[in-house]
Amino acid sequence: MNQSARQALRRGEGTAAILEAAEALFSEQGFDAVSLRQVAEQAGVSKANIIHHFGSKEGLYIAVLRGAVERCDALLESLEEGEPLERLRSYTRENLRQMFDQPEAYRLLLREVLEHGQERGRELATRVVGESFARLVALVREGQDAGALRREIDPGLMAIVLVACKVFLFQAGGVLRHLPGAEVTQDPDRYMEAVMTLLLEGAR
Amino acid sequence: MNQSARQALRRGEGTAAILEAAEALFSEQGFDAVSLRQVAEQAGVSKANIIHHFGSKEGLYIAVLRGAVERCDALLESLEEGEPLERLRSYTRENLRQMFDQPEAYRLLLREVLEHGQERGRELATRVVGESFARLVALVREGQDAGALRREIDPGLMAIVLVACKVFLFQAGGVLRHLPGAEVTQDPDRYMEAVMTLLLEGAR
DNA sequence: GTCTATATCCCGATAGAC
DNA sequence: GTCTATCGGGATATAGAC
Repeated sequence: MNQSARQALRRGEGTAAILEAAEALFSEQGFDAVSLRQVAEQAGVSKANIIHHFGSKEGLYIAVLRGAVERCDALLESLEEGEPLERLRSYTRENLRQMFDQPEAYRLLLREVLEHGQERGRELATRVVGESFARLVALVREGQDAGALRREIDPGLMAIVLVACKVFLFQAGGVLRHLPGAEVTQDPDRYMEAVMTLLLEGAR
Repeated sequence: MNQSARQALRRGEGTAAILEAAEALFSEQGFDAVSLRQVAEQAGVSKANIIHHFGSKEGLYIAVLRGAVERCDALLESLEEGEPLERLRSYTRENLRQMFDQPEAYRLLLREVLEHGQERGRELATRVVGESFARLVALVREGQDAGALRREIDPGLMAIVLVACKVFLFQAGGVLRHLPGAEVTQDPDRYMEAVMTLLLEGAR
């Protein structure tokens, strides 16, 4: 049982302790690899208690997923003022920081995309990632309207490349940092800054 | 039991049928979620037979992983002649096609990076992905030497962004195709072409 | 809301015949 | 090289007391 689970238990919030333990375990190992016994142990409750609160293992997973989505959405609310290009920069930078601040929640969402992206692609697109993606595309469009970005570029593609670079560092950073020539990846801020510069200025 | 597993069995190649079934299952569901019973069923052999050939479930997984790495490496050998920029373009395009041609093998490798990228990062970097990454960086350097790419850009970063965009489409394509504004992602060739153009010309 | 005890099932691995 | 039968353990889920 970890510290904050212990605190939650002391306050009588059994479900909170369970949710926290489950999020950590599911995000690290995936749904199938985690047993209720593990969750119960880490949360400091019994297996039966989990079933009592969430009905089944899948019910617990859905509750955990819902929580992670809400938390990630809430984090993305705040958007600084300023020039479009600078807002795009800060939004992307902040977003990457949030991923590293809340790795469990983001890993869980990414796992969901990887695992069920084919069958539940439409559902995930509309309910989970659609809003924040639309916001990013709108930011790029604002940059075009303000004359800071070329009209010819596809705002959707620009947004995708930005997200791809963020996600890739988050997922593969542990491997990238050991590749000769990939030293930029060792500092997320510097990495994202370099990506933005490359995208804006171009390689040619 | 699928068709090619049936064919392999008919030829007396039990191990081949097992490896093929195991690669499909491991790449779809991950190591822990797959049972020997599933593998045995899909390969048309008994559980005991698998243990007899590979010693344990982990032994089977390692054999599958080794096969996937070898196959992916072999596919990347051939490199067309021509101008550096065109070679970079065709290399990236071909690589993406290969991912979609052999999704099981690539999904398996990506899973390995995501799951064990933290602990085994150095090992994966040197033994699995190091060589092909170095080749990509070298291609970018050649472009710089030929004067087709600016000296200021970091070849490693350029390579990472290219890989990130490839991997992201491969992983999240099922979700991306349903996002308004992300229509480019519906054709891998067109997508990769658009990414290259954006990277070369820049957005500003 | 939390527990213990238990039912039922499936897991990986072994033993040994053919 | 392949099989059947089985062991020991851990999985999810249920029943019912406190």
